[in-house]
Amino acid sequence: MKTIIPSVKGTRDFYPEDMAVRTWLYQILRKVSESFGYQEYEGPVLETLDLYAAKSSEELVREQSFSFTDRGGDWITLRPELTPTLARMIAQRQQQLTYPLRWWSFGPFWRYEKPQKGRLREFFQWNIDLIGVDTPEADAELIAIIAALFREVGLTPNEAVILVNDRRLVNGQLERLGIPSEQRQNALSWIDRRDKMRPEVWDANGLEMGLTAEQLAGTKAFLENTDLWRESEGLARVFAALEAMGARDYVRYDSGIIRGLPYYTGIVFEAFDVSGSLRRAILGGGRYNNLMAAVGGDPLPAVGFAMGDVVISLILKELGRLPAGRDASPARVLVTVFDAERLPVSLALASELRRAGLKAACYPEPAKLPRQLKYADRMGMHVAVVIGPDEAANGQVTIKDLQAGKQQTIERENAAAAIGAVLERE
RNA sequence: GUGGGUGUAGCUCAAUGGCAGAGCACUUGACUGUGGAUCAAGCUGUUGAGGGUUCGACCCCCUUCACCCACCCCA
Repeated sequence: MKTIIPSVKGTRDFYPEDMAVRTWLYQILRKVSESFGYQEYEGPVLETLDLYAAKSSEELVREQSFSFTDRGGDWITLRPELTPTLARMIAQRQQQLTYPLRWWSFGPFWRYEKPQKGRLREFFQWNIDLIGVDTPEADAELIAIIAALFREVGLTPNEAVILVNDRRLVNGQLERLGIPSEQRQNALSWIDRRDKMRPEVWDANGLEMGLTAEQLAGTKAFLENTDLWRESEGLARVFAALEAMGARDYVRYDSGIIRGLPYYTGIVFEAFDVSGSLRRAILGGGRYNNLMAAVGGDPLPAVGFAMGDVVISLILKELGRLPAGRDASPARVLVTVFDAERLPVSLALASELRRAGLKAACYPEPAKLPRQLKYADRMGMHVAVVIGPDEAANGQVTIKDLQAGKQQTIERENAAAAIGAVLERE
């Protein structure tokens, strides 16, 4: 067996059928983003480690970044997320931009994780952000975009759900229980982990953290109060706006949604698939009003989210919602080559068809006709053209409809029109 | 970083410690100017790698590598 040098762990080779999925997803993301008026942008994939040091979660930078020193001795990182780059780009032109900013992007990111289902080391991510407004209606717009995406890929409210919470609401409750502010960040991540732990272990951790039994009971009480969102004017307005935008059916209040990144300041949300064979967030985001100032700009409110390509693709694949025929040739027409003598005739005809606007491939060498037809069939082409001695002698070509299995011999100058008519019928 | 699972033909997978197999795919032919369907024949192996136990190892033991799954974290 030949030894093939393996790919880098956690990366994917995009064969044509895989690339077709990525491109399909990209086109849907573009359609959804643009339908809400968002502009596409992109940043470098290489950034200084400094950009992430203060703003991202410590673990993300220390444990999960691909970092190296360049030849000049500077620390460089393959970007693990886009938001710090976005913040810098805006800070650099803060006075020149027209607000509110609506920006989106889709590109590759790297995190040094142990690969597993839904999590790779190289992945593509959709980022979309609304910057310069601090209103619940702006928060709702991002959630409505998620709902629009789900509709576009065919995920119903029974299949996908968007869980929403607000850190201000949680912090207010913790404060009400007398939990000091220096303990609240730990408390947030403790609450974030609740659904992953056994109840008694979670209780014990809370007490270890320094909570009193009353504070623990109080925390459990407000977490289990499904109507708590009514005490938050922001969440109430978010839900009202979603109702108005026709996106409310995808959205639920969930007191346990906190999110790991420390820069979130208000609303936070995550989307999951309900069928639940994969218990991983499809996407996550929230409001981060302090980040712009943290990278050296003036304070500027922002809300946004990121969605990786891996989980959504897995879910759509399991549901059979990915596009069909992804390994097909883009060409609809194959011009066959009868023999070496007639190869130039076939090359010329294929060129004519292309100039007439058809996607046409010419078989690249003389071969047995069955082989060439089989190739056209396997590649998902719809029409095969044959020019043999008989046709050539009469200035004709034979065009075969591979779907119907019928063929006709016609004047050569009518070939493009006749092929167009065959393709039109399908 | 921790724990579990799996590595056998191009692919998906079989094989009580006793001759390494099947399906699919591929090649050829039935069909010398016509694909898909059918039939026939044929091709395909360092059983991940290295060592050990044994008369004999795909199978048992040790080491190692790769991949998958879970934890951690997160898109």
